[in-house]
Amino acid sequence: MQEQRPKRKLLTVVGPTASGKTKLAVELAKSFDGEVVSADSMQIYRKMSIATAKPTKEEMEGIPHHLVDFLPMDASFSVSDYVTLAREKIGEIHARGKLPILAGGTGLYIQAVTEHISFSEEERDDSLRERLYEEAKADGGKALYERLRQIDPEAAQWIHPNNIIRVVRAIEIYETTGLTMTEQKKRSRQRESPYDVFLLGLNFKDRQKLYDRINLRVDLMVKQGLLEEAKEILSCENLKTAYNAIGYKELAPYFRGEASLEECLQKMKQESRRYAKRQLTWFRRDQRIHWLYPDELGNFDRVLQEAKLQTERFLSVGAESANSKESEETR
RNA sequence: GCCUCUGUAGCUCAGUCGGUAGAGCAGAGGACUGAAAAUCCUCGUGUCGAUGGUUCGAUUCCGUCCGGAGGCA
Repeated sequence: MQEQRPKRKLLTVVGPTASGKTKLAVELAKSFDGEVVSADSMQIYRKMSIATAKPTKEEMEGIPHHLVDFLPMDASFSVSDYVTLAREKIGEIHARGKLPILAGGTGLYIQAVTEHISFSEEERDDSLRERLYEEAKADGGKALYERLRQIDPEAAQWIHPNNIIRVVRAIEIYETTGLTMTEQKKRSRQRESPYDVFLLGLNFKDRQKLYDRINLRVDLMVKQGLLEEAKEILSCENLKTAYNAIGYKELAPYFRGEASLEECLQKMKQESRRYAKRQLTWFRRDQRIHWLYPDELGNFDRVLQEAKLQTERFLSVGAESANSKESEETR
């Protein structure tokens, strides 16, 4: 029989790009003696700072930020790597007696940590992937999809045949672990979360307000030296995950002399808007999120005030008695 | 002033030999468990510039007016 421990509190701040997560997380950390654990798939990379809107030293206001700015650009990285590191950091913060604040816009990362999803030991198999993609080239992935239907009909039901990345991954899971993706997903949720999670979400009632902020921020990035940064990043040869970041590939045509700067910046803004929209569809389905709307509340101070109120409430419940079954920080 | 072209979805435009219309882009909604800032799916009614006429019926033909572009003076 395991010793019963109360679940540890984990505050989480989510929202689309440019909604103000960074600022809110820092303010909450200041008020509640917290440290920030970033949940952003691009801010993890060194040197990619301006385009990813990585918080600056000044913006951090002395609050420790984890999982930001620590990976070389040519490193590959994945959710499973992220979860391992994030749990480690959260555990350390708890050990210090502080409040971990998970903040970021990468929905998958947030989900994996807050819902405590465990990933199997098996790493991905790049050569297998390559082979499968090669196969897919012949007929647009039809044969692969057919194969997936044979081995995991349930997964085939929700994975669209055109979504080759997913089809390949599902087959890869089966080939490397002998388990279907469906079975794997089931197993990934067997461990109960050690965290007592509270999620705050930032969004705007008026979508245009968010888009205006995004557009404005891109212009600001240019003033901060986006072009120089992009030139450097683009000159790096084997970018992997990092190449997906918005802000570099969009500027490539400009550096090649194939498009005007204005055109490229328009493109970058548009990609950022679409990204924000995708983030929103991801987060909107998460019923746990308590949404705050800056444009409804009027100004950031009101948002902060409301966020603090809700956080206080969250921190006080169960503080005296919590009876959760089991609790493990990491692993 | 005259002549020519033009006015159709937020934008760029196609089209209807007269039976009230469709693409691209923008935008919206959705999916999501090892690349996730990625990847993928779905969604197009708009006084067809205004107004008269011809017609069973006009966005389509004709007249007039208004807006835009160009040409000639």
